[in-house]
Amino acid sequence: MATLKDVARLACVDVSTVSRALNNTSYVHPDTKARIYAAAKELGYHPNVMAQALRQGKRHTVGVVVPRLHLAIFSEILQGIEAEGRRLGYATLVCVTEDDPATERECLARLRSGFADGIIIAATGRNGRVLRDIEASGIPIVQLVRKQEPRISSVTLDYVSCGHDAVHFLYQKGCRHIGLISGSLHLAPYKERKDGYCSALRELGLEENCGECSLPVNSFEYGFDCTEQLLRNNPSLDAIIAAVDIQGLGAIRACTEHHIRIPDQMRVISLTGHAVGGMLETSMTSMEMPAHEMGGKAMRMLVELIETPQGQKQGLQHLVLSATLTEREST
Amino acid sequence: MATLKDVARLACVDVSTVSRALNNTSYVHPDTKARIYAAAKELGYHPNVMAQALRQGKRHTVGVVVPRLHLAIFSEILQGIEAEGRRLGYATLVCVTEDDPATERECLARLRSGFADGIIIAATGRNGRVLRDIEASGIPIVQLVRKQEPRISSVTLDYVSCGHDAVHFLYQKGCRHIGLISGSLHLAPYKERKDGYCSALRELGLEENCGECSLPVNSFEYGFDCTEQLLRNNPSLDAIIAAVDIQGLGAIRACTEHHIRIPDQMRVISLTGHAVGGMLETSMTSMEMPAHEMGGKAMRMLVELIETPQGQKQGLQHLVLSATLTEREST
DNA sequence: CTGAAAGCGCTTACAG
DNA sequence: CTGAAAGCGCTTACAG
Repeated sequence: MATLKDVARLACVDVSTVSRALNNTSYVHPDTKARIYAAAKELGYHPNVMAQALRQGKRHTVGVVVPRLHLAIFSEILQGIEAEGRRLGYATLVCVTEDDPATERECLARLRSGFADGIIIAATGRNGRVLRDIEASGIPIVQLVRKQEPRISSVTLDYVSCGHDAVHFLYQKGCRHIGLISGSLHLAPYKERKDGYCSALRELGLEENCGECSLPVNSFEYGFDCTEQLLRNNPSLDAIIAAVDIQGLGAIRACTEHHIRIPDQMRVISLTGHAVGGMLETSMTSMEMPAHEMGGKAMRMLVELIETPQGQKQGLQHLVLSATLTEREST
Repeated sequence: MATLKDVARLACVDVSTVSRALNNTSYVHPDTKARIYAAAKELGYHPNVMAQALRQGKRHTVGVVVPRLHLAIFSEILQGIEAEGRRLGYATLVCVTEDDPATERECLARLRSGFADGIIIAATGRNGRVLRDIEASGIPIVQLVRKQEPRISSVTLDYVSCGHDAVHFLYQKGCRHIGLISGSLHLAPYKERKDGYCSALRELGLEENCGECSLPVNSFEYGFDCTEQLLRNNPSLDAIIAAVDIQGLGAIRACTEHHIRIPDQMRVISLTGHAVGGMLETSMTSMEMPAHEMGGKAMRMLVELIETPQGQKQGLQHLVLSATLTEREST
């Protein structure tokens, strides 16, 4: 790779002049400039971002930490992050934790040591201390989807309303025995969805019926097993709310196997839609999440934090977006 | 952030000694070492990878360029890449091109200028020249899934066999009018699957029936529209081969809407399975792709290329894996 | 308008 | 066993 020095030699000027010409950072005589451009082109010069980064203290890179990508909303969110990052001149480093706190710690350790100017994270909630340390050391963080630390900025969805509105929607459809498939309640989104579900049940005088099991929460099997559990708990069950689409697929499949017709005998809705709902044999009603937008907003928020001079510290920002109820055949 | 200098000052030694102690790169007196470790710990020292990178000419980062992540096999592949990268001490930078050649060029330009030690790419096939330039400049490249350039190493699937074997499998099931939903034939995987399909048809004396339309190829709608087209072309159609799962979902849905029963009246198989096939109301038979493994292998191949000294140039390597037929209800 | 010099934070021959 | 020095490739005050 050609360096600044090579270009300078070929153009018969000092490296500093080359730098100024190429970055348009101060006036350079047109003739000199032309010579420099020609030399740079001839050598196929590309500045070494590593050196620029070291010098300027910015590497124009953000780290993204997510629990998983495959068959999860995070793949769409990541696309939103990356697209916005590219627009703003930032590269996107990705780490997948499988929701393992140790892996998460490992990822954060690497990111903090000069890999990234800032971090977007959907955290397990087990490394709050590390996160606060990193922020204190000057690397801004934005929480995405999961708001586990109240003192770190975040972009989330109004999960309480999702749970709440889903119950009322099903009630209007005539359902009176509404089950919930949720997930680990130490994760904010699951907790909040359940809160919304419970409060709506109280308003309507209905009884709670929650499914839980020990399988990985973001899975087909989790939805499947919980559905069977909900059915055992209450044979007159007439509606199932799944926390995420993939659980919803499991619920639909379980109903099919039990010869329960959807939506006649059972209505199914997912609280985290990511388009797959519309692609099924019996398409699935869901609260659609503006995933791409959320990713973009998180990236914008983070870049703002990165580029704001240290002096004028900003306050926390907690952005809460809303899901959109998209009615399909399953209700 | 504390620097080497800070640690050196606190431990009353030279920075070089600190570096040697922390990296275990040569013998340091135990007492000195202890003092240095204590100092590093007290200051919460983390080495600046940017500086290490500049000094050593390695940033331990690879760039991954993919057309999309959401609802595509690439999200699973990326997880495989990232996991293996983490194991080998490499960070993963991701770029999503949406199969737009200009975006792809932009991503490559950034990656080549010091962002990455190597590149894994599922390319559009439109920037072959740029790819060869990058390789020539010393940044190794591995093609993944799509082998568009014969002179650049690759990890792919045996797409020809996928197409070929699917036809024979369906023939055995009694199908005689087998349609294919494919994609842009300038992309190697689609082209090869079609070649396999056609050769099997010739062997069996069957007639070709291919669907194509102008929608984005990796989509539900593409599968849906092509299915309707195939049905118009040949009303006695009794099997559909979809290039990817998501097209298969479209095909199943189209059949449902036309009151065609699966598998009694129509058998459906996907040539790029990524687990979602098993989660449907009518589960879908598919050629399952070892996506996670392919990602890991590509990362390993790339790291080997990166870490092999310039002197002993290696030959090209084209790794071709096989898919596994997973039979489910749709056939 | 341009050059010479210092320095970002590290590593690594070279001495001693 | 440890220090002093050079240098990775850049940018940016400081002179002139």
